[in-house]
Amino acid sequence: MQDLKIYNTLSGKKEIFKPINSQHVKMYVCGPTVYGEGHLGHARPAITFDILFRYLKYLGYKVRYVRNITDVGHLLNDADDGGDKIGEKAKSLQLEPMEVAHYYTKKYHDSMQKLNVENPSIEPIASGHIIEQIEMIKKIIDNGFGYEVNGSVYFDVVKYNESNNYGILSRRKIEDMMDNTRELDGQSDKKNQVDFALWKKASPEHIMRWPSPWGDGFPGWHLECSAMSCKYLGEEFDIHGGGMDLVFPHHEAEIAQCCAANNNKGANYWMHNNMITIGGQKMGKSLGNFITLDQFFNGTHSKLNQAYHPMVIRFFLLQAHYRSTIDFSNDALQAAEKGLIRLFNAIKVLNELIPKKQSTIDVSFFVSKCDEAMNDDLNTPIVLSHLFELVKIINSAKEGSYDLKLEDIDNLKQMFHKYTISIFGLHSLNQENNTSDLDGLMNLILDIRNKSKENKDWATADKIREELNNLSIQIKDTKDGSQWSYKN
RNA sequence: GGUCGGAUGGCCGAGUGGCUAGGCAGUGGUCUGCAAAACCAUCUACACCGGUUCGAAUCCGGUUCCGACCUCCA
Repeated sequence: MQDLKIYNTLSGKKEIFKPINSQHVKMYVCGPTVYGEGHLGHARPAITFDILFRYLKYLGYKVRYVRNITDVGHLLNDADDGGDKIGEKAKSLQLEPMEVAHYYTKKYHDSMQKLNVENPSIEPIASGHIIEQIEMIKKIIDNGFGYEVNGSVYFDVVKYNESNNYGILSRRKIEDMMDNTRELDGQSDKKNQVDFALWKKASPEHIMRWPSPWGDGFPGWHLECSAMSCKYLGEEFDIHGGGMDLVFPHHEAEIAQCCAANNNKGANYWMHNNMITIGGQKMGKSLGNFITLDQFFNGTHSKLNQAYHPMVIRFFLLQAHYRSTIDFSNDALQAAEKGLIRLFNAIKVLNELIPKKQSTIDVSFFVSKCDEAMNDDLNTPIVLSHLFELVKIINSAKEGSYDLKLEDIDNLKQMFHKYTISIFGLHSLNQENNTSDLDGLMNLILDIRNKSKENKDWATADKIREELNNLSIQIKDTKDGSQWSYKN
């Protein structure tokens, strides 16, 4: 077995993955802020790290995967009058903030289930860990890296940087940041503009608030992940993941908080998925290309020509490497849909293949190529390209231009199952369960149609085929007789 | 403005010095009552300008364009 290599943002290089404990992997991924509909930006990290979660388990590790839900309303901007997203939404809908959070958490879970994203081992909620966050702030203050001003607590980045490296992850220099940060209305309590809030005093109209040693307020933007990863994974753990947009300031701040509180940087490997674009543009509400996951699944958005099955979204994401940007368009998704159908058709063909005495192709070559690609920083598009080469071989074997012996067919079955089902978490667009009743029915229909064909009653034969087609059942007339399958 | 990343054929997307990634679409063929599927063949590439090299999509320099972050963000 080759080593798994993953790209570590901390070092800027691919590194051989070695967990702290040789049997167990501890992994934390930043989850959604639940104040709005789930969108593609939520799907990508969820799927990227779902693949990693599944693969690590496949490799035999016990994995504790923690992915948080952020339901604490953080400020919209740095000014003191700011509302927060969840609070604002709650006000506008006249709901309790917790109702808003709960509603969108449920929707997020529904979408994740449709995308066949496995549940993490623990899904901690930020508002349920206020105590842990307060305790962490106390430690940071005790260690001299936090200061209180007017009921708020800030992280002293400049002081921290004297003994640590603020910028270790994002490769920023504190001097540049000091130069670049513009003055914000002069009202700030911060010693330096680069400082960030650990605890924020709640203004009277701020709904989400908790008591603390510094008065009523709410925790800072970056603290929850540090507090919760520390609680469930310990002061040092293996992998921390999230979107690239989180590298700075969120993850940089997390490292600083962990070092300041525990004198330990937290995660050893930092992994970041790249962003998505829609039609070449950044997805954004102002650009009119903000498409929710539900809209993709239902096809209810003016930019979409059709509905896209969650598996198509998942498959499409896997056709690009997680560290590349990926562009969504109708053309690209339709291509992915066809590719996915082709892949699963080949698996069906494989299951029906008649073994030959000898193989005329070296199957093990492809097996090792796939493993190699997967171990090379989860290069899923390369794995898929090898699988598609095998799709051609499998189809050819059916036509007789290649031979496959029993052992190789079994190897292929195992390999396709391993990658498509176990690791990639894909399934066929129409789950063909419980088809035994239908089989009898379909055999009857095909029998009638074949009679028509024998009588050269093409009109009836075509009508049956067409009507079934409308029901998403496809007839294929082959040399060996007529076959049926779900169209998708 | 600062920091970082990217630009590959009709579309998506791998690849990082010489050897066709792959998917979808197109074209021709095989098969078929017709169709679909499948198979075979085939077409369209490496943003631009220089440089290094026997050889550059790949390395170096410059240019243009795009994006991310710097402010909540996946």
